[in-house]
Amino acid sequence: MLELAILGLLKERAMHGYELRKQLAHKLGFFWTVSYGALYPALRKLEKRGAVEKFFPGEQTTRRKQVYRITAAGESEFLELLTEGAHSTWEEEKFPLRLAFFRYLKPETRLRLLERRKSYLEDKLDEGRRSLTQAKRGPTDSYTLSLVRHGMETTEHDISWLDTLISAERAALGEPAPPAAPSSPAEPAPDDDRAAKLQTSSELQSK
Amino acid sequence: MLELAILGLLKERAMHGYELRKQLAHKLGFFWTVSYGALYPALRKLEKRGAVEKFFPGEQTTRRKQVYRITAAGESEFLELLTEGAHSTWEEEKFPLRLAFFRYLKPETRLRLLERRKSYLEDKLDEGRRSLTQAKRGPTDSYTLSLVRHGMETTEHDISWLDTLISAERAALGEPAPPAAPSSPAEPAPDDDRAAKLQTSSELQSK
DNA sequence: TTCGTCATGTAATGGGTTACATGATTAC
DNA sequence: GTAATCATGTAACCCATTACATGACGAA
Repeated sequence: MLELAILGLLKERAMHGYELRKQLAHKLGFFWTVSYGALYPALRKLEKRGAVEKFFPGEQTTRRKQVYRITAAGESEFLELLTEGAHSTWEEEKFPLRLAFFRYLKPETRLRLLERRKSYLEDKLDEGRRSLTQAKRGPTDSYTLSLVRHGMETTEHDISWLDTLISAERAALGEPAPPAAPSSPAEPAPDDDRAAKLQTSSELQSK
Repeated sequence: MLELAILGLLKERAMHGYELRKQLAHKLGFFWTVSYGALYPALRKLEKRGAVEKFFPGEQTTRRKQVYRITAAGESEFLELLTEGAHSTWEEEKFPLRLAFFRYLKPETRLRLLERRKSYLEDKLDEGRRSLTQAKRGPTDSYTLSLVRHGMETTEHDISWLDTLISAERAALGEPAPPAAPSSPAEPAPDDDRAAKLQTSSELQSK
């Protein structure tokens, strides 16, 4: 998580730790911020591993401004962190961070990740449905119920957002592939923006 | 977080670890699940602290079914975990878990927590606005932009959900206090059965 | 010269997960 | 008698936070 963020930011330009944190704070601060207590150790761990290196090895008598830049090894590690990764808790938690670096990926890879994410969210929705139907037996707590319902609404909103991202990627690939209209694949209609499925409960499901 | 969940579940009835996890999984599994590697150590930590105790100290030659129940000290610790707690990351992260135990709180306390949460989310929205206005300078990454926008929509949705919860609590307190309609505040409606806490005893709160 | 912010770092702690090990019970 | 699931536990690790310490630098 942290390492992905560091590598991604250093990919744009070399920076020192303090600056990294500020960049992170006002680019992705809405989702996430790191403390220095995690940042500096992570930087040196990456350095020892050869993923980043000091930019100015010149002598700072005091320890000011350790500027780091990403190495070739770091670049490939970055791509791994961005695309691989078992599912587990963190891997799905860090999806927003991944998306923030999507511009570094090929459209096909983006599509794959978006659909993996969507299927994860659909599983989560199923979990919610089970929770609700099973709540009908037994004494029902209204707060828990409201909680689950709201969580499911949020998840549905997430899914429809993913759908717009997915169809945007499909369009960029030249394949509109709308689910209900197997018309001629050529000719993307000129006035057809917002073309794809927008809101909740899309019918089709791969898997 | 885990301790709050354990105490809250044991408040309903005595259980052993395995059962605790299953309860958690299908009541709040939509949000959260624990691994046994965290659960069992937490249980014994709570036992050493005196917050829970074995229900059947009878001799199990093997180690089967360590049934625990909550103690008086555990009850008061539960209320602390539920209501106190600095803001920080976890404290705001565990809001759903708190809400799941709202029925154990007085309406005034619920209101206080809901409004604390709302103000936190509003701060987060501000953070998002800053992020957006400041993204207008500099090269704008469309993915990051979409990310922040969607995050803000979600947060707004959360806030309006909180608003319904808040006004439900206000109604239960006899104070409708709508911001635009200062109608007569008296008269708690006699057929108002929902929005009242359901079952599960003990509403009192010390401290 | 003092205060704010830049800048780097460490130690202790928190709050979990993964993987593994062990064995008892139940269902077939 | 064997497989699934019940049931408890440990060891190693992961990824971060909080609190603290240190000191340089610029501006008022």
